[in-house]
Amino acid sequence: MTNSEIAAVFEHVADLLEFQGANPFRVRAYRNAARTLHDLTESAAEIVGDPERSLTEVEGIGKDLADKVATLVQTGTLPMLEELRAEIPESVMAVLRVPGLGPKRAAQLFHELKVATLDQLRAACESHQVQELKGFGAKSEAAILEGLDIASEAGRRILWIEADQHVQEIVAHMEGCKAVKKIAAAGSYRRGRETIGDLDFLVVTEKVAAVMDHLAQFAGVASVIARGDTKMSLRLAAGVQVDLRAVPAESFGAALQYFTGSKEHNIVLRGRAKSQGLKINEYGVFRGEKSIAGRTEEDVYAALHLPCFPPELREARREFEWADAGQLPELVGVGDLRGDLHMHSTWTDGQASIEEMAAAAQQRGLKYIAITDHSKRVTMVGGLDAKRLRQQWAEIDRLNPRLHGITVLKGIEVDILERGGLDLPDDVLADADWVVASVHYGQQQSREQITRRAIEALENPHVDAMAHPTGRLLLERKPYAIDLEAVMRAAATTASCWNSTPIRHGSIWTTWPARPPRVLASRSSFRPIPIDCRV
DNA sequence: GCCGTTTTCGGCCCGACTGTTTTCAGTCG
Repeated sequence: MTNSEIAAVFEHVADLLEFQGANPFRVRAYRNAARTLHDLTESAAEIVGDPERSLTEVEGIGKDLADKVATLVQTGTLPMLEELRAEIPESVMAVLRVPGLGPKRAAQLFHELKVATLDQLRAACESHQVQELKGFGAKSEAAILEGLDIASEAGRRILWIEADQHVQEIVAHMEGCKAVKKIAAAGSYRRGRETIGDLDFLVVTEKVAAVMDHLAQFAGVASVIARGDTKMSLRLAAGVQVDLRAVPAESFGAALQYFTGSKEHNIVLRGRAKSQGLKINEYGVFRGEKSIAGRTEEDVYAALHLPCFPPELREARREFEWADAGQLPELVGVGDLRGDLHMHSTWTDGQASIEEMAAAAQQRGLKYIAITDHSKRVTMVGGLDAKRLRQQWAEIDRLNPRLHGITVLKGIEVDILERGGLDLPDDVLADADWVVASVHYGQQQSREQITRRAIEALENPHVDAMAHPTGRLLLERKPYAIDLEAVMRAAATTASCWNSTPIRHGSIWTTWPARPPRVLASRSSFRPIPIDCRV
């Protein structure tokens, strides 16, 4: 059983326990363990099988959870989970996803009205049974009905690049409001997560009402969810929730820290503050009643004797451990890129010759590029067969001696065929410097079928990377965790495919986004930032 | 359920907002 599978079981247990109204700290223990196991670089099953070792050496896993992991590894099931499942129907979990319904109220609906599905919930609201319950009222009932309509949209995560478009538009709109002294986007967007759940904005203003009025007038707004003295939540027509928080200038740094998160990072931070006799909230760091920091993030972290973590590291994984050791990793930025490993030329659907590509890449500071035109299966752009590919490589061999300071690698974006297998024979691929495999056809197949094709392709020793159907790369199965150069290569590949929308830079056709993410990887993690699969 | 200890229990982050209350619980981030 893999770490991810064990983590999924613990997450499920946590959901069910929460619904049962279990001790919230017990629920958190399961969620923490799930996250820890998911991120663990070693196999939990192997640790269980090693008589010299114990899973309790992993932070957040005590005797009880270690035993449960052992049970899962040995039997494939967990009696506790089965018992919980027997008590609570699976469909109840969907009720928890309705905005405004948490475990307590969902459990109340289940026990008092036998609401176990979204359809039953709707019926109970429409027959006005819900407003009769203690703690509920007419407004709650109406809110649930509204929540049911957006239950499928709410909770959906969007890609960073989509979030970025909303952020740019909203910031531009808000900058048109005179009352806004300062505005910043926080949350998982600022942390550079691959996917974003909602958008968080902070503003410094002396006229909160005017700022909220202005935001409500943003063209993309569908509805206002809540509006108080300092906080406003609304939903865009695109389905994304936007939270706005107004803070005084002297609290801006504390608020930025707080709303950048992650939640888990903040929990650790608050615990540390507490152990130092301090209190930290979105208004500042306090010793007793006295504020000792808050205007900038640097001040806030410094007050806790911590470095100002780059937002990308604030996930409560290992950043505190690194900071304590004085070894906070340097992050790999776009300026660190030394190569681009996914490029097309006029040999297929590119818009510039190989020589032009090399010159432009060099101008941008790159040391190497790989030309990876399509293979023959992509007939509509004149994909290359073995003969033409070798002709292209001969051209590259003639070009390289004339270049100074940049190397052109001989590559190919080889197609993964509908029936499985690759579009070019192994002996051809063996002569390439860099092979990217891609699925272009047969995308109507089931996810399992496509995954099987992809995995089979990755098992081909000549394949170096894989482009996802959406243009993104799957890198996990490759041994990139070896050296910095490999990370650079992986990061370069990731960046060049960050956005599937081709953008022209001068005469050069590349897949670079207009605004590449600021950070691509952590130098010390020796891995590209994880691909987030929750979309 | 984990963890650390002035070490086997007691604490585990903190505040805003809403709706239903009449002082607060639930939800959310």
